[in-house]
Amino acid sequence: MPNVGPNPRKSPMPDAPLDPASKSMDDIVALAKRRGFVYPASEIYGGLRGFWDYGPLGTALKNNIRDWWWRCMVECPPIGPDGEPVSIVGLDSAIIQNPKTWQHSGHVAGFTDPLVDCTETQKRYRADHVVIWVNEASDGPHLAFMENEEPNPRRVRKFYKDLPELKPISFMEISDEQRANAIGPDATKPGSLTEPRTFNLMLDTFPGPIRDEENKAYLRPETAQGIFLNFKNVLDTMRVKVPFGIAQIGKSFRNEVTPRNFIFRSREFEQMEMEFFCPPDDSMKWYEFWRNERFNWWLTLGVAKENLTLRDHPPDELAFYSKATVDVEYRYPFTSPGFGELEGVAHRGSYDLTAHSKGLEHQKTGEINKDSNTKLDYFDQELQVRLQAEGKPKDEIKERSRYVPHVIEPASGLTRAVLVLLCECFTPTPDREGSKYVLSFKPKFAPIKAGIFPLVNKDGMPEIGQTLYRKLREKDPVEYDGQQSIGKRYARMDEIGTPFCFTVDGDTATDNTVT
RNA sequence: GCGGGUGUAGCUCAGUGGUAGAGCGUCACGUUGCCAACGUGAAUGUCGAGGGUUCGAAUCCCUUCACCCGCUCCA
Repeated sequence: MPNVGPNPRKSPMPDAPLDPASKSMDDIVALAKRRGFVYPASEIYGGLRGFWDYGPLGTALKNNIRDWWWRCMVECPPIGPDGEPVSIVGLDSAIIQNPKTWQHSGHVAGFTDPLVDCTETQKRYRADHVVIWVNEASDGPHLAFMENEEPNPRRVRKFYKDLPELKPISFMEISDEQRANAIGPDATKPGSLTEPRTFNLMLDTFPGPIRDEENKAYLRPETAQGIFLNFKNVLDTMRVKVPFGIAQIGKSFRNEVTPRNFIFRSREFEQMEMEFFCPPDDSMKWYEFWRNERFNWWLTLGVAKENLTLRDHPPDELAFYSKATVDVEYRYPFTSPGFGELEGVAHRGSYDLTAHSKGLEHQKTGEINKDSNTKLDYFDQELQVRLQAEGKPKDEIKERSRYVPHVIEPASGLTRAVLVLLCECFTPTPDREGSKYVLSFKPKFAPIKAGIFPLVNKDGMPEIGQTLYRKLREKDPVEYDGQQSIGKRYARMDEIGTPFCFTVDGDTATDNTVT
């Protein structure tokens, strides 16, 4: 193999990381498309909102990030806070599961809201929170108020001379005629309220030949539930002991109201999620551990520290079952100087395993789960032995040794990670000769690891270059390019984030060096 | 879903009722001595889509789709 000689190339990279606000999202989207990273899905038919296709280089970038996450989580997880290697196993569950999964997880109830729009004020209300006070003595108008709100006499007098007898009816139950004469809570004219529309954040589908409600199933809105459903299977087959984790990477689907900001919020996206099961007493220790661990993981992608932040959820923002949640956030060009979500690390308590457990009370609805045949809990033999050694009473040992593990969930978006690297590595170089934009991936994540060029296509340079290329391609994705000028080839590689270029020059044949 | 804006070649755009254009990029051949060189040539368009007005529509009208900004929602 030739030696690498002195590099006359000027580094395109600035000394300090650029403020993301100085990068144009339009430029990034254009580069992503022009160079084969991300295309609009079904573009030749006009595209489809919220869906994107990953091109050859985008797929490579995505796979490289995915593989690194899998390596750091499943194949070679970190050393835990107790000094022991953390144990995490992998899983790949189905996208479509028994729909009861989503009833008990809370997604069917929590993700379905009937909404009503007011065409006069452009406001939107939860339809089941709007009450129409119907004047039964006449055809209207009927005034709408929010529930928990008494009809305000001053507002009523604007429409009636006297204060008439009014009867409250939920907006969900009024007739079309009454709705046509209803005045929205903040409106002045009747007829501005639309029909209530139910909006479910889950996309549905119908496995089997019959399309009816009974056969309705959902595309998973998160990969996490597939992990909870297989908790017992993994426990019974993999010789794992609490604490341990189950990790999964895969597609999820959400019928977002407004897909926005390139691939930041799309309706089909890819998640990298890990559910870490631990004894309830140790849960905060593990939460703190993963909180720091996950933040540091993003630094290993080459993201500048100043563009990342940890945002702890204030109590009023926490899900009711969560003891603590923190978001890893990135300073996207479209959020800068603020930050936008990248990964959530949530302490989910025993919520999910309890929700799917036979005969256990659902922490939200209080209903007993009669659909599940399995109790998702854990018998901690080590704890039993320890309590015995401490001489605890038998009843206490029995009670404490069997428990529903608590869960720490680091959940990040793989497709968001792609976006973060595209944004972070995108560097405008307007004053530079050559490429006007540069992508600066760490070699590990670069789709193409090296370019091999003959300086010119004569004097045996192409032949030496081809030999080198054939050697390198056995191990890594590399490209040979002898077209056009050398500057153009460098520029093309700068734009797709190729970290290394080897140029065979006039000296290679004699002194075995390349540039 | 609502309000505002934008859709013409891979990209950036010109084209206001009369033959579909430019620059860059891509490809081929020639040339080449280290940062998007040069020469010659070539390919590339449902003018976002559908309908209407008109002798004639990229251009005017209606509808629709996608994208961008704001609201709402969210990994």
